[in-house]
Amino acid sequence: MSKIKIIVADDHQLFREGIIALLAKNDSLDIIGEAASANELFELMDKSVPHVVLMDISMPETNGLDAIKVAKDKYPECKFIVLTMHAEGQYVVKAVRNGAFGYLIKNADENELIAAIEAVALGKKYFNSEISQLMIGNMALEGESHKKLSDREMEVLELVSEGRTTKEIADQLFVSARTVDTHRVNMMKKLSVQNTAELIKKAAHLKLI
Amino acid sequence: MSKIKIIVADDHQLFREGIIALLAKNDSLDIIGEAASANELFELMDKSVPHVVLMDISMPETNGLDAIKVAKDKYPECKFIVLTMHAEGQYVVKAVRNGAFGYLIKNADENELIAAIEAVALGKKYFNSEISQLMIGNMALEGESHKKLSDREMEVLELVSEGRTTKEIADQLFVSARTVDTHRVNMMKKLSVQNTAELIKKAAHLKLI
DNA sequence: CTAGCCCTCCGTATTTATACTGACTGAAGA
DNA sequence: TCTTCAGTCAGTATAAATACGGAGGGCTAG
Repeated sequence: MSKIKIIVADDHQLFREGIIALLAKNDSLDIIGEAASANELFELMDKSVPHVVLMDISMPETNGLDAIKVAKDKYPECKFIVLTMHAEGQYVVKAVRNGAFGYLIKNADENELIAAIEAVALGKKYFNSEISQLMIGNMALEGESHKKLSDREMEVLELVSEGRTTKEIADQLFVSARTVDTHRVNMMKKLSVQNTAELIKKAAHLKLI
Repeated sequence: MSKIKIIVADDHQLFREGIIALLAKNDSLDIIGEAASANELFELMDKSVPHVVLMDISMPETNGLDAIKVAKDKYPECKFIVLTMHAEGQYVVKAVRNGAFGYLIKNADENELIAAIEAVALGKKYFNSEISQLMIGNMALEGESHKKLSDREMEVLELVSEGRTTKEIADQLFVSARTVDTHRVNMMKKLSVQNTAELIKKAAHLKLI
């Protein structure tokens, strides 16, 4: 079998260089490029489509998970492995939904990384049991989870979190205070909380603000 | 000059292995060990004191910055370079205060890493201009920054953020509602915010809750 | 021992938030 | 077309938060 062509996408140069130095020791792997952002990755893929992309989640501009979704549409034959330090169920779930073939935490070891690359290159999925557990845990939560907030609600949420009163927000958004009230109440229902304080806390933890 | 002895402390095995593969190419550097936690680092240092330690901030148990402080006391001649993805002023400031000789973001390149190691091994400090700027920005903030919250205030804050009302909190803490009120108001003053919503937001961002 | 902080508590008045119920429009999608 | 949903608005009533401006006891570090 020919070499597995790989692109490493991560905004941390030292990590990219480290991974490349690590994989360079293996003759069956061929690193054809590296990217510090989703856009750089897209440019590289336009020139030459790799077999496998190692993708970080946290990157400037477009994040890794969204980038997978976009790239999957264009190059369905290319496989993505998420390689991140985020061991959180929500990310795993989103990665799978967006079409990732593998998910590795950065504290995996070299052997596991290579095993994952080889498995994924053959069209198999690679999720070790730790990751699978995270996903299961998160799926269970989803049942009782919140709905998404609308754009307008996010706007109101933002202002509420900045300490504005209902009236101030109403004036600023050119709507009645009742409307702002309704938005706030609807958000509380969606996130299953009792009052504004808890709403802000939950929103902060969900990184909405 | 003899080889510079280095220990890499980072809880992400892949990152450690990557860095080691990268530095192994350089003959003047000698990686004498790797650690996945502060305790592992301490054990290694007890056996053989390196010239330079590359240290991540986020590690299980003791974090990297605290670990530097502890290790500095025991081995004053050993130099620490913080190597992290956190480009935040508060971390830089704390690193400096705890005695770090260098601070690098993980998106530095190989040359900068080696330059930093060599500089630090000679007893020089290595903080590039980007990092220095972060530190300056943070120091400026400190002047106008918040005071710390008392234990009791933290307790109240916790309950407020869980959606409890003043009266509920008062009952739970066996004090009057006025007292709870006062605590809340005092916290708002300390954090310079206008109301509870903003208080919760700020507290969440400061990772108090 | 004094200054400063923490924790506690009080009154009054005003402003806000919350609960409950309900309804209209327009846009997007099944 | 019919449904769904976001966004808008309403009334009434109660609960809660916020703005004022004090005050005393306890503990600690300079």
